[in-house]
Amino acid sequence: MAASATREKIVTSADRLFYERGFEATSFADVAEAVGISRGNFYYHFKTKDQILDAVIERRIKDRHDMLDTWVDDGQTPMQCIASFIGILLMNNKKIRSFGCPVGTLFSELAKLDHPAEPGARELFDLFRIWLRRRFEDMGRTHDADALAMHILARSQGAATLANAYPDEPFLEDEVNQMIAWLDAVADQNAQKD
Amino acid sequence: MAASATREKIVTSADRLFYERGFEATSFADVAEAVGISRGNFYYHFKTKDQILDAVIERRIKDRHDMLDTWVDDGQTPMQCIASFIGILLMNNKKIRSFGCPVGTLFSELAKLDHPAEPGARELFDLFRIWLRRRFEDMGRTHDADALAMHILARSQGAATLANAYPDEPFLEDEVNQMIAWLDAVADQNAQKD
DNA sequence: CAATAATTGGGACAATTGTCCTATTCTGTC
DNA sequence: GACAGAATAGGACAATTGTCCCAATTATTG
Repeated sequence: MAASATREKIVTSADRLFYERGFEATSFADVAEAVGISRGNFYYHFKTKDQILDAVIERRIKDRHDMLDTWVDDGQTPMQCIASFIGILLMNNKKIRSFGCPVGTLFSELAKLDHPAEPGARELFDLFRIWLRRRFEDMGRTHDADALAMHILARSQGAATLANAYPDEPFLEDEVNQMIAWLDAVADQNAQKD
Repeated sequence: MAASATREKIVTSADRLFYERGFEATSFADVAEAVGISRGNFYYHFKTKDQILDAVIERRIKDRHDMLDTWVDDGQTPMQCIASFIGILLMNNKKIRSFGCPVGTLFSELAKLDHPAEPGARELFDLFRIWLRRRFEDMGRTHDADALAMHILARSQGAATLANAYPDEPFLEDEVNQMIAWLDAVADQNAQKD
């Protein structure tokens, strides 16, 4: 098989395992078994475990970047874009209830491990932060766009964490509704000023 | 030294290490070294690593329980109590910026590991949830006390996670102010109804 | 078809892990 | 001061870890 195809399969499996079990708790052998290749072959594609982590983070950044771009390219209004971001929580609610937020939980783990890839994980946060900031700016909130972006980012993180702790309760849906209501209120503030 | 004293020192060191490095990443040897005892002696007090984790969780529950009780016993109003809870974020802001929330990060890790102590970690959330619910009930919000408790819990978790991701920014303080403002608004809703 | 490069499988390597045992030292009581 | 039990130190144990090598196989090219 072409090396690039095998590499892609490794990254895909590692991405899933790092999310479901955590980076530290996932071994070289675990990923190799999930892909269906030998550990020796594995070494041919990735020399160290940290290299896999880097590739997984890169993949996640690309995936999220593409997703965010889609909404903008689809011609959604800035407010619809932000609502779509909030909607991620519902779209992935099953996984989030089981394993939390892929961005937040990875960052937390790497922060504790003092891992060199921590800045890479923070880039994932930055990606959403900057994109959200831009949407709020387009809504006319040039003065507090970043604060609003951080606020909605924090709310999402908190909702994901508690949804993970209480997966059987309809908490996530409630919190999403509150966030949408908050977004409406922000938009109303704008309307009054105009 | 008395066995109970050594045991306490072990739990204290393990508590700190599990918080700063994570449970999985902290080894038997790490804790023993931090306490200043041999691994053999360690085994005399705790037969398995999971037993240490159980003791750490028990300790955390007791500590938080005592802290919450203090505020109520001090004669604070329900609203002051909730404000004190929010104030934890500022009180521990240095640690939170470095390692996140001790409750949330531990739960996330154990959830990923599918660890038997996961319910114990959830108890920590329950402790805060039930205590907060009670305060909101005392404020007269009998109909939505639990939803309000979950909301403030989620906001705290999100604030801690992002403070961990952006430790050098004054985000945590901003978010705390917003949470206090939210609490004031909830109280105002009550006043209007009365 | 031959030869060269790309890809793979199987296993070796030292280090670390959680667990466990035993010999030794300390502590308190008669 | 002798003795019993509590407490400790040091190391053994198999299993697993990340890392690495090398021979065998596959794919590509002339």
